[in-house]
Amino acid sequence: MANPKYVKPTESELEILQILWTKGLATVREVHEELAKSKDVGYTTTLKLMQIMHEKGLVKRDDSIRTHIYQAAVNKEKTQKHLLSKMINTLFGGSPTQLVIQALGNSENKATPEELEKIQKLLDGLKR
Amino acid sequence: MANPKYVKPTESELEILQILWTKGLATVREVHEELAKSKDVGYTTTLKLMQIMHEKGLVKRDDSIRTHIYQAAVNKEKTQKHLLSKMINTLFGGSPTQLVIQALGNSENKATPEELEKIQKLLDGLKR
DNA sequence: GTTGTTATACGAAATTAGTCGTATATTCGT
DNA sequence: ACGAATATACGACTAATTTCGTATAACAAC
Repeated sequence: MANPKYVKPTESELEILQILWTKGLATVREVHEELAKSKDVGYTTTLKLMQIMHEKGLVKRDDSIRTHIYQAAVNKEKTQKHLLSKMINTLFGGSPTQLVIQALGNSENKATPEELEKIQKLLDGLKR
Repeated sequence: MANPKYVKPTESELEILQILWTKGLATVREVHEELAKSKDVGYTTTLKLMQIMHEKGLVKRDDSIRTHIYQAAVNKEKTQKHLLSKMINTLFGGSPTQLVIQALGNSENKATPEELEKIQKLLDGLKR
């Protein structure tokens, strides 16, 4: 492809990407074990998913050896930004502020004081 | 249902919910006109979608008159919180702060100075 | 080298989302 | 009262996603 257009990962694909972003390199088995902790799913399902992701260009792999070794082919921050942007538009009327307010007011995932400090610094920078 | 479990709206359903949250009450035609501004879609498609949403309990309607009148049956803030929570977990490793940083650093949807002010106040409140 | 284990490949079923055509009912203007 | 416009109902098609069974190849160990 001359123009490598953006591919939107599905829910399941995101779960796998998360694991790969953390591990860096991983075999299908490793990803599957990790996935199986939170989800009841068969090994071949994970395999198939990762094969499809490879076709889509979401992951790279070294298949020169029998047990293929995978890694993410898409950038974590870029992917986050893309999906966030979409959510801001479709769920928060285009206002990132509204989203931020909801996120910080989230009682389940609390932000630590250190993190709040970090955000404040970021805000100071943005105000100029 | 005795236990009204949470239904996750699809992409298209969210677009419709957004319109209903803004308008309060609306007919299928009104929603469709609004939808058609940003999307090329047939009237019956919108209708069908809204009928399905009714089955799922995402919207309520007054069908005592010929031209049914719809309204959202799910709370906007709760829905936002749900999806945000999910995103924080599946995409930001459970850290709302990471999400906030990405959201504020978003170049497409810029926050206005007034909004930044608002967030700072919120942060001050949270620090205690 | 035979047998058990662990890989990948691949086909295909099951599900869900989104699309719209067509049928039919109601209303409105003349 | 009749034709045009507008409403809902509903079936059906397509595409994408997720699932897994089965085949087959490679490897390990005895």
